[in-house]
Amino acid sequence: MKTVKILICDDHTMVSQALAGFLEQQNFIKSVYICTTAAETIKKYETEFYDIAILDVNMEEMSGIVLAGILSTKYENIKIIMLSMRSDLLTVKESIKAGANGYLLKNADLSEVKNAISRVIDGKSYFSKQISQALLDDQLNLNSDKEEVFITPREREILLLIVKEYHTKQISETLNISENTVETHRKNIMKKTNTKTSVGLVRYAIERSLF
Amino acid sequence: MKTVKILICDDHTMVSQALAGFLEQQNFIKSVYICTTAAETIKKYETEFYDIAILDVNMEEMSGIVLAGILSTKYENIKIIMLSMRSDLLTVKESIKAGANGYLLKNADLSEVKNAISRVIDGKSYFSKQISQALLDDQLNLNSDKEEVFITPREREILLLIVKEYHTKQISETLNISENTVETHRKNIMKKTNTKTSVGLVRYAIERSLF
DNA sequence: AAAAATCTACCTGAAAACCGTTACAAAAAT
DNA sequence: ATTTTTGTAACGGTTTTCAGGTAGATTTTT
Repeated sequence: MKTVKILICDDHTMVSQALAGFLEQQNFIKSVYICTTAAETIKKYETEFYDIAILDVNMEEMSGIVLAGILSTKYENIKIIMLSMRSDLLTVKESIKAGANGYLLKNADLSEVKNAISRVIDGKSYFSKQISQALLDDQLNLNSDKEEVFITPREREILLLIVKEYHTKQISETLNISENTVETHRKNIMKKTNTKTSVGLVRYAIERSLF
Repeated sequence: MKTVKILICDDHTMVSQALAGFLEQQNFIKSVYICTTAAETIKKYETEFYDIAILDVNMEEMSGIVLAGILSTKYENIKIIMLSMRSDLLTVKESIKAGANGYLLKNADLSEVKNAISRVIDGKSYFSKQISQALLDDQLNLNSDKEEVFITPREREILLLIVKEYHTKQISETLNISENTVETHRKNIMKKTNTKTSVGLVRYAIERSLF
């Protein structure tokens, strides 16, 4: 009963090829097609329909979430499973809004892909354990008072100069403000980002690709 | 002629499992063992030797490059292939310094893994096309002033703790050495890496995927 | 066995970062 | 129009880092 047709879109060819190899061994899967870009995926769907699209969230040219939005509005019967390295809730929520039926973490077990496919084919949804737990906590408002941290524009300027190895004095000269002001900003940023040293600030900035 | 034993270390279980599935189909590969952390890998090697270690560069708890350094100094006959999403030269060079015999990009074709394994088993090296080209360009470039910097094992330990926001005192306690010694190491690292602040050290480490 | 590299440790002094707090003007949001 | 946020600035004091040495013990390499 090889009935299901699957398309995988991930710019990490190596990963999608290996994944395809695994899926092709499953007896309920008819075929697996591999794309490396969103554009390629969109084009492919215009000539051929695939029951399930497995989309990587983090792709170079276009986010998998945007792609999911495009596909889900265009093809009613499509089922979409997102694939991601990170488990931040915001991304998950956006994926759901974009029409995703499932969300898998790359650090989950390979068998989850199989399970997810079975589930979404049956019209259900599938989320990696970590994700479903987080979604639940969020709905029950157990989501610890994690107020969103917003760095102000000026603070960001100063943060970027700190990351550039500028000292307080150099920053004050660059921005034509007092050294005291720079220190105040630094302290405020540290409070907001919950860091205690400049090293922490650098990590914060880099992890969020603020520079 | 199933002779080669392979170990894969990647915190993306899904990827390593799929990759393992592919490799197990190859007739020259005897077995494939999967690890999800650097610690697990180090422990496994203490009880069993694997001819080839395929290591992901960007892992949560410890950089694959640091792991490569540990393994290559401990096991003379080991061959190491790095796996990475990014192709920046600094990271590649750092991998080579750490003892890697190959460097594969995740957006390369799956067959490259097979080729890379054959090559490193024969005592040769293998780099994805994009990488080898960049390395070549770099070598032809008149980058005479850029002598390669070699951080010692101890210095690397200290560097990683600095990046973890540890203060001198905490580092000295962690490693059971004097604060003075830690400062000496820090100064030496700064001289070698041509940086003037801890922030610079963090950038140095991050740019080379050392953490 | 000798030479080189690495790891260890100490010293002094200067510079920079960190901590807690207050305060006011300008700009934005309600 | 008024409350809130943002940007500015200051004070005093503590801790940590940075700079430039010297130097002996232990590994590793040659």
